[in-house]
Amino acid sequence: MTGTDTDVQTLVASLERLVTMVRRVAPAEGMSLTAVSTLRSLEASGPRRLSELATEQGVTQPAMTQLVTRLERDGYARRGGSPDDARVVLVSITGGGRELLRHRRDVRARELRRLLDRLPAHDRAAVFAAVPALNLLAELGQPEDRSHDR
Amino acid sequence: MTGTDTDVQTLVASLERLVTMVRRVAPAEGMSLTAVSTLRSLEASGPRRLSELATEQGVTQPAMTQLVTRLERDGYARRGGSPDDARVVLVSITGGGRELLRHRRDVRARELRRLLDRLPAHDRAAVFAAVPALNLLAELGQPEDRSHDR
DNA sequence: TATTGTTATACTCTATAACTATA
DNA sequence: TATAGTTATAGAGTATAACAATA
Repeated sequence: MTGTDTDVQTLVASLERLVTMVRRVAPAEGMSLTAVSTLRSLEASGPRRLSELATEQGVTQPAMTQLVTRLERDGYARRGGSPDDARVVLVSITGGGRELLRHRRDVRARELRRLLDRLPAHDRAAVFAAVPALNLLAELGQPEDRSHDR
Repeated sequence: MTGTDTDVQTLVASLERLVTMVRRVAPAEGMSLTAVSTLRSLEASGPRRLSELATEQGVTQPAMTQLVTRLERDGYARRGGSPDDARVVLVSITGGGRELLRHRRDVRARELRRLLDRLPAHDRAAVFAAVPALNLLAELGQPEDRSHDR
């Protein structure tokens, strides 16, 4: 089964509604998707260059400058210099930032569990069984390896 | 299998990454998630009250007033009055709005197919097989029936 | 009085263009 | 000259508070 055009269209429709669901379950609480995604990236990979974060998140350098300024002001991240190159800014997550992510995940898990509990056991099992496929899908979003483009 | 806490946490993590993936695959192109979601709602359900749209999208009435103003200005929606109640504004999608949604779906389907084609056939099949479970999950996002709360 | 929607105002978030400092 | 980042400016998108019109 390679997936017909109709399959892909159905998948697109499902994903659209799924994103809407996640938005409802996980209220923004004053943080943009980009802000949270940037923190998650910093948590997972350690200090990063500001320009690197901008590229990764698909925003411009000025947008990332301002986002980091807000994250710093709110105590979720901090700027540091690079010993190698005085032009570079290395951004790191703070304890407060880690705490924020932990709290968000707790809230999401609690809300999601509440919703899942309303499903018949059979359907709930089907959802959990689909997690590996969800991860495959999510992997697709990783930036492609373009090392040989250059 | 009812789903352990770990299962739920894994699902939350998967969904977070999935949302990031969808954001990458489907660039905003100058429209907010709320704007597109509102148009989709209008396409699916016909003319709606402005206040109803605000509640559904989880934004305030002033925010929806301004969003509808922008949608109207760009030719994607129009305002109409209600014959029953002169206070009410009924918002409808236009041909241009429908065309916009159609185009977005085409682009998404094309991009997604391109990404899916990079997966081994077995994994691709697993993704398509998970669609019913995705739909179950998405259903969870529907506002709960609170008719007997009042 | 309550409901529906708008206006006023302020802040976040984003982009493009112009700039500074370092390589 | 090129690169890393910031500043300046403008518009989208959001909220709260105050308002107007209708029920």
